[in-house]
Amino acid sequence: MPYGLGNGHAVTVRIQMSDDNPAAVHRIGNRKPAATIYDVAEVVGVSPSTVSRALNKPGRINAKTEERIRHAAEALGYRLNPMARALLTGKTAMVALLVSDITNPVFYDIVRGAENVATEAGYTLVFAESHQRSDIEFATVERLQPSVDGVLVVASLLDEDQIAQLSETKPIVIALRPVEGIPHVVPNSETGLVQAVDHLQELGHRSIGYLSGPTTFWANRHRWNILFEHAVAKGMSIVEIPPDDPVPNGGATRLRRILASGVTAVVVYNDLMAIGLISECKREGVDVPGRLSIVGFDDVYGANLISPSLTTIDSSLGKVGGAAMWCLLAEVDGTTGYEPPELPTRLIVRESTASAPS
Amino acid sequence: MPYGLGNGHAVTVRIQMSDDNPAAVHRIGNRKPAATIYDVAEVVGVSPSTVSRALNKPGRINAKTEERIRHAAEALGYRLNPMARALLTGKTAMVALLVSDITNPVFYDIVRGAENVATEAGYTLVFAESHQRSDIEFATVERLQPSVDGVLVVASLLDEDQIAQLSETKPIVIALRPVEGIPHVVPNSETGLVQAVDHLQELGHRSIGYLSGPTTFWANRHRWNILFEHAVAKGMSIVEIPPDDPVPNGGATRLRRILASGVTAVVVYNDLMAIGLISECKREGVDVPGRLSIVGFDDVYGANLISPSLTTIDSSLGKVGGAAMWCLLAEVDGTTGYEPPELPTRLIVRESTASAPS
DNA sequence: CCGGCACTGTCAACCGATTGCCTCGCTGCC
DNA sequence: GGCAGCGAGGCAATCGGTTGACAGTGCCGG
Repeated sequence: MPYGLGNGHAVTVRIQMSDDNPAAVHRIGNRKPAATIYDVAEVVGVSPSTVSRALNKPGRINAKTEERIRHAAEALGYRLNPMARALLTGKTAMVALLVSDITNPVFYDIVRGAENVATEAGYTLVFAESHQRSDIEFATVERLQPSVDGVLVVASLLDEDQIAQLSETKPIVIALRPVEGIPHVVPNSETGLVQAVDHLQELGHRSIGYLSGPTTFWANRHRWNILFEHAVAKGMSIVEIPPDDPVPNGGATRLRRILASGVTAVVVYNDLMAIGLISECKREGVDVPGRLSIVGFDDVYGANLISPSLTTIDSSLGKVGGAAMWCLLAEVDGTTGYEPPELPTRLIVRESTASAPS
Repeated sequence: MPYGLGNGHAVTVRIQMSDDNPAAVHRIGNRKPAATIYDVAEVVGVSPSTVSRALNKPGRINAKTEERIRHAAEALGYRLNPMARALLTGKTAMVALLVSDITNPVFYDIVRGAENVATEAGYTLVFAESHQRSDIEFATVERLQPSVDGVLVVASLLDEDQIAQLSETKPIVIALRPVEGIPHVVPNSETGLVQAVDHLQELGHRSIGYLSGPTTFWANRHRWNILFEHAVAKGMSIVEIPPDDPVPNGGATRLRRILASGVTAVVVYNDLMAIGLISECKREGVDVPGRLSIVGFDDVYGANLISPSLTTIDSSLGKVGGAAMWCLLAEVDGTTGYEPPELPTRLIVRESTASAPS
């Protein structure tokens, strides 16, 4: 039906609004206002405070009265108004989750893990994206803070001072990056990277490369450092190939450099770049893993779909998200002593790694 | 650290609380309470209502006073408390987005499109998952409604009565499913499916299959109907292969039936199942597209990664999410006459389709 | 018979912002 | 000189729920 009928409805509404109840102005589009504890109180014949207590402090009110109140509330379809409660108590039962880039599959599992935990704990999740920009990230946290009890930021781009400043207002937890003095949840990259180096060495590789991610990312520097130290300790030669954007195309553009460097295997900052690199190899006729072995990082959705499927390091992102959310909720509740679990990473060997060419 | 230390802290807190400011009880963990308009008013020496007006009704207040108020607000780090405003105005500037399954990449683009629009319009996004269960979906919408101005449900599993009931409380918009009397945004599946049938016919296929999705899904029935009518009109034979779960494994388990049916090409309910089917074909040594051509639906992330890459139907999910959010915001604002754009689907030919075996 | 206590329920203040209505003072015009 | 008109700002009610203080009732033991 086109809008003729819609306008008809609008007229009807206006006629309804002409009654002498000024609250009717809120009732746009024939929607009825929600029932309040005052409505319930009136029906049952008690005071609003009694209704509040009956619903929230079991036992505080006579069992029979409580039962009558519950019935009436049910009948009226009463729902507590979280805003009203929040105004007085200062607790909104909402937490914010901020990721830098929704398009990055790395975050999917984290979001899922965090959402499950938040829901389980009775918290509502507010979701926002910072579009990889630290200024937007800061402004978004500031904007969201009054509405939520705490903020979980994944892979924050803020500097430590900014994080500390935000932390003065409401609890904040950082995932995927350690920050001094701020609760954070970070998987142990070392276990998986060590396995990767060992794996490559066993396959006969002597010279490996690291295709870098953005140099401003803590995770990138961290991975390089571990890789470097361990490769050197193992007597392998290692080079860092400077980064492009941490997306598939950013992997693809670096293929020529990688080949020119003479390495036989490359560990890539993340799976997205690794996937782009594999695609480019196929396009250019470079044999993977015959000519070049490739190891990714994160084991994102899609890593096992591509051909050859990607050998990568699983960083159990779902658990990271869940643990970070538990950590945040502990902060929010003032619970002391929540210790996030150790989250080791581990190598998942698939088809993109094989013996070094002789 | 166990609870001994925790109690020690509690004592400290209690000592702090012994000052004569009762508000100190709110200041848990040395976090300072947010500044209010009362604080600003006191600093400037005006009444709170003046502060409110200065900040929200430009021109209502003397320009110099307004300037002083803005300065003081800035200096105090004042942020408006959305709860307080919401309580009075009934507008929370938040909208809920409910998807049935975060793990399904179909929803990624939709979430992204919706998030961008919501942010652009100054709305905060509340995010929840219904875990593919209609009871959870209903309860979640009910739970969220008091906190938000409207709800966007993607691929709702509710029946029309339930949706209508929820719609009585707050605006609700459904994406990916048409519901009588409720605003909805659904791409036009027909354009893409017709192209797919034509494409397969041009390749010489005469007998095609449709690997079905869950029979309760509107989209599944809809796609079958279009496919059926068009294939018949084109003089092709077509069979429906009953569904398993709409996930990769649900595609894999149906390979034997598909082969047994004698079809040379199969259109699959969604990309996830198609991806599973391709994987299974590789595992079983079935040549794709030599023996069997496969067409997916949605063009999700990953469809172009798998080998052979998947011929599929792009349903521009990002635009669906964006349009649905605009639609919802129009409802929320009471703006009449928002007309969601026509969203045609279109075939994307990749490697998984080829000439029919002779 | 009375003090004390447990049990139920009410009162009223409060959270922070918004807004209709009012007041005060000044200007300008008849 | 008187009064309308206007600009600037204050007062107080309001949104819905929570909570400390308190009142009324009934019951108990001493």
